[in-house]
Amino acid sequence: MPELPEVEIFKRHVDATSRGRRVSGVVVRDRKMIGKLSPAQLQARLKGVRLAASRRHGKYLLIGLGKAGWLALHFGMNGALRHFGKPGDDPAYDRLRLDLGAGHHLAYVNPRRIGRVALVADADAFIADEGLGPDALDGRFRESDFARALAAHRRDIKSALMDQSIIAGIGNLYSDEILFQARLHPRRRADRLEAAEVKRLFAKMRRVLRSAVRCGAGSEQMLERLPKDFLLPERRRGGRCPACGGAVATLKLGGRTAYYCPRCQKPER
DNA sequence: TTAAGTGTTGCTCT
DNA sequence: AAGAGCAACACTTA
Repeated sequence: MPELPEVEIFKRHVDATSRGRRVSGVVVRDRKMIGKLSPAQLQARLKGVRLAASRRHGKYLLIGLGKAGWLALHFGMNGALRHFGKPGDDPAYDRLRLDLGAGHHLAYVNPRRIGRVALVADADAFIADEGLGPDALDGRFRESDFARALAAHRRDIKSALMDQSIIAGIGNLYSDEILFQARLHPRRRADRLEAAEVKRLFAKMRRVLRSAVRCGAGSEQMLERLPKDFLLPERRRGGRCPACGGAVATLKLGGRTAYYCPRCQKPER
């Protein structure tokens, strides 16, 4: 689930429920998620610290802790962040819990335990160290940057869109939607797109990601709320293209399944 | 029961 | 050297 739109929703959730609060307790329920840090170390460094800021870069959420640095969260395949009131309302698969004072708890949930929580000194340095490209929704990321980045890769466009070092934030689901909206076949080569196609792709990338955030990415209701021309609700076996009514097809790319409409998204001649 | 799945990393091969 | 392909990670659900 967590691609850029879902992580953006987590960020807003933190802002609405937890930002400004101080950490009164830290419960590590799964050491695996905190890497080299020991639970005692994490506890010592977080206790008493204020959740002062939040940032998102691609699929990472960064929570600013003032002088204590930043908490960097990655959600893997199906992680999430949930605020709750009573300690007893602890969600299932809660791997790390921050107690934030009377009636406020923030849980990092991750059923499959793919993902991680790290404590880092500087957010920008972390982003650079991870080798992340520009965030897909960052206003400073221009179409000309996008065009230059794609031209540098002799690779299929779907893999390029999902490569976090080229653009940060897009995964399997949203890359399918973006390519569908841009009417581009997932196997088109990134460096062979025409200028008009790159322009279209850039605009659709923004529209798709913004729409997903607006419709409450990750929620049950998102599929019903999405614009009617979106492929996402039909992204399944037996799905029908919202544009032409034809059968949705799949192909394998780098071990992932791409869903697309073979009629609306033609391969390169 | 088997397989597939929203992500990333690391390895091999070309 | 870039890029493709695959396994591994861990666990749930169809």
